Amino acid sequence: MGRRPCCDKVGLKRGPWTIDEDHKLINFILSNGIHCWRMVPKLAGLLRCGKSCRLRWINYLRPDLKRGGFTETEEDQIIQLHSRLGNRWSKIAAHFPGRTDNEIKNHWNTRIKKKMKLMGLDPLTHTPLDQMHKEVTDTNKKQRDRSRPSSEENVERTIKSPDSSVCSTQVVSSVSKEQGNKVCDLPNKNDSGLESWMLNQEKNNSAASSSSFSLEDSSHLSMSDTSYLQENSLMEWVDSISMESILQWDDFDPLDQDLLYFEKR
DNA sequence: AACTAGTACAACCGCACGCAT
DNA sequence: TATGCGTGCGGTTGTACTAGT
Repeated sequence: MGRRPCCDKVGLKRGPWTIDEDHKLINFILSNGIHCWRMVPKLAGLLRCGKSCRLRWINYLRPDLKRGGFTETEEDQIIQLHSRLGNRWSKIAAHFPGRTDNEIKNHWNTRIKKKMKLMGLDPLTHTPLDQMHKEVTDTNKKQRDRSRPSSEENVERTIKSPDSSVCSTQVVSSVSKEQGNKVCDLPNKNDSGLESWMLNQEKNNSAASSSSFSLEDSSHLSMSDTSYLQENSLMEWVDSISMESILQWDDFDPLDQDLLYFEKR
């Protein structure tokens, strides 16, 4: 039996997120937490599917994210973990507080793979490439290999634990998550910590090479212009927040599947 | 300056999983 | 047990950016 798609894509926005959308999503989650991703866009007034909101939050907006490049030590750790876990990026990411599976996966595909090849190692099996070549040319072994599970398949069989390390759905209640020497505090919705946190996020984000701007927002501006503009618009936005204007989960009747943010208002 | 190729990473897609009914 | 739903995960794609020519 076919499944209903996760969201009705008709009329939903796709592609890069705008600052305004980020504002809405952060604002909503910091105020209400997350109980049901599917309803988040509706309640937050976003024309996105819940899946897209979840991804945006987890990979980019989460307050405990650690931005910036990977250190040598981190890369070595990733390589070690990959040799044990295979492409289980979420499991690998669980060892790096503040890093996302997507970030690690991207880094692996763009940098570490090449690094390993340069080191003469096969990124898939972590064995020396010349040894790999011997194995391939050895027809007898080739036949044995066919009936033997790969290292990743082995992992598939041996590692089957429930993943409890993924992003908590009770965001508001989470506090001060320490990541190495850096502490990210999720601000209380009623104090000015939100402002400092947002600014901190912006500083962190500016260390990363790309921004969250959509082309229509910033195509006419230089990077320094956009950073300045983004920071200031964020401050203005934070100043203008009226908590009373935010729809709460309590206002949402889960039985009313057709509820729309704007309809309710 | 213009073009091209390579790189980095945000975002999307489809499937799997766990849970509730 | 079968089914539906929400979410998580991993693979892949799209595109902005950068370096080289």
